[in-house]
Amino acid sequence: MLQVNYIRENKEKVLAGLAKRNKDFSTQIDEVLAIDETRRKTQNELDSLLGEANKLAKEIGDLFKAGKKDEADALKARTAEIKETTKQLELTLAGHEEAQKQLLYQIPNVPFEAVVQGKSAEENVEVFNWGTIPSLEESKKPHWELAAEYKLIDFELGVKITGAGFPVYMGAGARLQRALINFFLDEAQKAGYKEVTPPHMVNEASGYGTGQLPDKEGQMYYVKEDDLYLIPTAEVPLTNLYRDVILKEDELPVLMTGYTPCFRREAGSYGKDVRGLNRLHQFDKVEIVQLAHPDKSYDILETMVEHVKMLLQKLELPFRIVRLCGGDMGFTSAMTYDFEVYSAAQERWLEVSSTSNFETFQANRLKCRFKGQDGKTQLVHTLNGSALALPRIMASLLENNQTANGITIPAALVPYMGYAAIEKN
RNA sequence: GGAAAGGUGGGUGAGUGGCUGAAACCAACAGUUUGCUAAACUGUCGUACUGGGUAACUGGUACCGGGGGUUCGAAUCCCCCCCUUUCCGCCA
Repeated sequence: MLQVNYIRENKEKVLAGLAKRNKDFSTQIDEVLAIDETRRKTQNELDSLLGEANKLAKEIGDLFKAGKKDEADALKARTAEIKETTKQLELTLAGHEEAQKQLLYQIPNVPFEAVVQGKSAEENVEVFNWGTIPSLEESKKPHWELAAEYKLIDFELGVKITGAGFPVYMGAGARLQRALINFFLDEAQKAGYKEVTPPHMVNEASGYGTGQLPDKEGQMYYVKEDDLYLIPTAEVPLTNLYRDVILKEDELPVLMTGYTPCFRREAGSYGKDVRGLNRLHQFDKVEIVQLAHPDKSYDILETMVEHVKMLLQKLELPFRIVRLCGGDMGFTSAMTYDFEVYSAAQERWLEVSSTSNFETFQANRLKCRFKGQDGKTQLVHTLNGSALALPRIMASLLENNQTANGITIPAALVPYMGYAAIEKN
């Protein structure tokens, strides 16, 4: 959520930035500023009346003690009058505050200066690419066929016990999952991220803290009986660890990593995009999260990008990095890099990581702040990235590394797997 | 699921109607002292909204789990809700 004060003082800058999302927000901005003005006016009125009432209450108390009941009673008339008015004002003020909040919820983050204007994914900017796309034989197979052939993943069994989008990993498939998780966590730890194993369900306040609520209400699994949400990403519990926290400046940056399953309803997505491991309701992911000083957050974003780069290079997967254009960026992000690996049998790029700087957008809802040397508190910048999401990594590993004799395991994973190739059994 | 106790500032914890935005202690920060460390001493030390001021700073309002009520006046009294802890039951 943007800060009203910031909008008030930087209206032109905000509007220019939002325009990169290829949508006009001038109406919303004007409405917010208008309501902000009346809100402040109402507050001033209310505050001065309450101040008067406080003063009167003291006087009445003193008069009672002095035994001057008549004079005290005379003053009471005025307090009764004030009370009537303040009651009304309190209601209107609450109304204004609520209206303002609702409006702010509808305004996305302001894109960073490096972000280009654009409508959709076509206008994203490729900033890096690495590796060579393997030329496979004519007999190349997509990962869902390989998964069946090598008995790595059973999609039908998943349907039987749960439903579509809930695959069952078995044997070497299960082992490969565990190997990837451990590899990613170990690398994150080496890079200085503190490992956290959080709950896989969160309460409503946490959903609001990172912005899943109210924007993406229908995308999370919800357990009605206990009023809890299954996490769509470790970002939610990890970042919320610091909800309502005021850090000391020298505690920044905070680096956290966590492995969790992720649950997404993915309401409304069908077609070839959802085939095999491409889109699931439950998948595993290792996430990296940082809370940063505002002056350093973009440097930190680059280090996170480097980290993810390194992971993909160690896995020997061809990939590219794109900087999302305004129109393709998530609601809460100020700048996002997407990582896409090439899946050689499907012959398409698959998104495996999204690494973003949210600046103060999340921190404002989270109320995550730090106290600077000057004693003033200000909002931190929050950042996070997938490092990495497993299913599409698995898909491209299987597809790209298929040979007539089996599936080759990249050197970095061999210590975790215990062998260099998955063979048919 | 049943029963009991309790929710106060970073922590412990006092506070049963006005002198309490809140004692005391601890922690933290700054300073004095010191060869260094420690100790001691002095001072500072909640958050949000809002007004004035370039700023340093300063005025006002709100907040003692959340919401409502009583009262001129509520952390303190009343009602509802939420949460936590402990015991019992069940169970990995």
